[in-house]
Amino acid sequence: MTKREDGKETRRRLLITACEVFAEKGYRKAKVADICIQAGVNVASVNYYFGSKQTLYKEAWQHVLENFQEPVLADTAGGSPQRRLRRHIQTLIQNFTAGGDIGLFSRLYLMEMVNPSGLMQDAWHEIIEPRRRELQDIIRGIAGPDVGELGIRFCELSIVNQCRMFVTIKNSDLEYMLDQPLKPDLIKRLADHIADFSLAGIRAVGTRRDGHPEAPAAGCGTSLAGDPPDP
Amino acid sequence: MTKREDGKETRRRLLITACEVFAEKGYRKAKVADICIQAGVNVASVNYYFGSKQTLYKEAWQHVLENFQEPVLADTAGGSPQRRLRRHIQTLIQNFTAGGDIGLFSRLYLMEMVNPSGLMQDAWHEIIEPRRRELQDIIRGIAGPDVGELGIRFCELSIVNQCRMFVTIKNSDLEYMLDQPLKPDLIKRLADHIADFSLAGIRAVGTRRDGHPEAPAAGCGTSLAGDPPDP
DNA sequence: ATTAATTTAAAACAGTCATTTGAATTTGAT
DNA sequence: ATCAAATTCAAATGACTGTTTTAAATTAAT
Repeated sequence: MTKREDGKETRRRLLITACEVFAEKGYRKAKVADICIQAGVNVASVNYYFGSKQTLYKEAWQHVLENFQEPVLADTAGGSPQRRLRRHIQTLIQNFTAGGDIGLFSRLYLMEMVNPSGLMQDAWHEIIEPRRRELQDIIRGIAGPDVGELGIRFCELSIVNQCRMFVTIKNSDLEYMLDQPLKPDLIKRLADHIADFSLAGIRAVGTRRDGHPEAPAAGCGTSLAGDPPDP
Repeated sequence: MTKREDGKETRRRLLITACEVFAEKGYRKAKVADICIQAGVNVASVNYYFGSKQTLYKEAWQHVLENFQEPVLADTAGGSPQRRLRRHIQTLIQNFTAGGDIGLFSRLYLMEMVNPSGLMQDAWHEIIEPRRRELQDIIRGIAGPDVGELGIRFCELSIVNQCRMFVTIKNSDLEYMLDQPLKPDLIKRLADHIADFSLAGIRAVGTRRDGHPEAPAAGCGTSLAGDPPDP
């Protein structure tokens, strides 16, 4: 009979705020209370409108995917592979280190990467694959045709993990290791270094004949990664 | 008057087991109950003998430092910088990936690195500094005299963060990215790759004139690192 | 004014763990 | 054998941290 519409507005505010808070803190650390307070609504609203924190998170992702997926792969398309590599690395690092101006999607993506909620596994691959492919193409362009698929992936790992230091190392530790404050200028120089370092690395992989003189035995793989996904 | 000695044995078992469990799970995830069960003693024993979980952890570290600090820097001393670099990387990765046979110290060290308890800050620097210096020396040997201190540290970061992928990326994700199971052989090849890649990277840094043609603006630094230390 | 949709504050609930307690047991000395 | 101190034990106690319910109060549309 009676159809009030004012609830929609609350729901909307909640969803939007959830995007922001989840993007800022990640699924695990974002508290329902945080979101509600920041949205200016009652704690009970989450369950009233979404049933649970989990579904709120999923809906937040969906909302961001539909409305905010800015072109992060962006303008990396033109120019020589070398230039593209440099730009790609810069973009990566920028996403990893940028302050408040970074897009919702990038941060949500990043937080999910750092410690996964385990709720996005379906969509996850579709999201990262285009990015991976682009970097792989760039690497292939530099390494040349003689490098096998595995070599490309090795290089991909080398590069991505250099960039990920901004995510996996605490800022204070990074400053300790570099013995100076992590100002934007320093980040820029580090990005440049990574580009140079990686360019040379890729080229070396491209020119190498296979087979190495020394290769002692290695241990067996054991998982040591971070926190388990939420239940 | 009465001096029972059987308590000493319990305390000893507790301490030893604590070393193992802390080494396996890290401070946060290791539960007092875990340790006690594994040691075959009552839960109350921890507080009876050590007062708290915190002091047990500190004593465990101390015990390991005194008795188990195997020479992890090991035999990296001899040979050309190139060979030393390769061996250093192999050792690092071996420590990061090895299974049950890895030393207590290495794993404890590793766990503290991955998510710090915040209880070891004093001893921490003294522990890692020798390792850092060794790698830096190797890098300097390869890069040559023209590379400044910052360049050396950049290279250090590049290398360490490539090796740290085994710690910062879940094993399953690594396998997904490489599209094959993470067998010891694959780890060995990846270690070789990292050595080659890095060697070329360092050399490139050594030969480069400073100044880069393209360098767009970068974002400002923002902490995105993992869990905060325990209270 | 009625009714269903919202909002609210407070409580309940669910987990996880470290730590305490107080009684029971063992030990070693007398 | 006996006594007291040292040790063990199972169970309880808290102390958190957060999500989800609840039931009553409020509001908007008819």
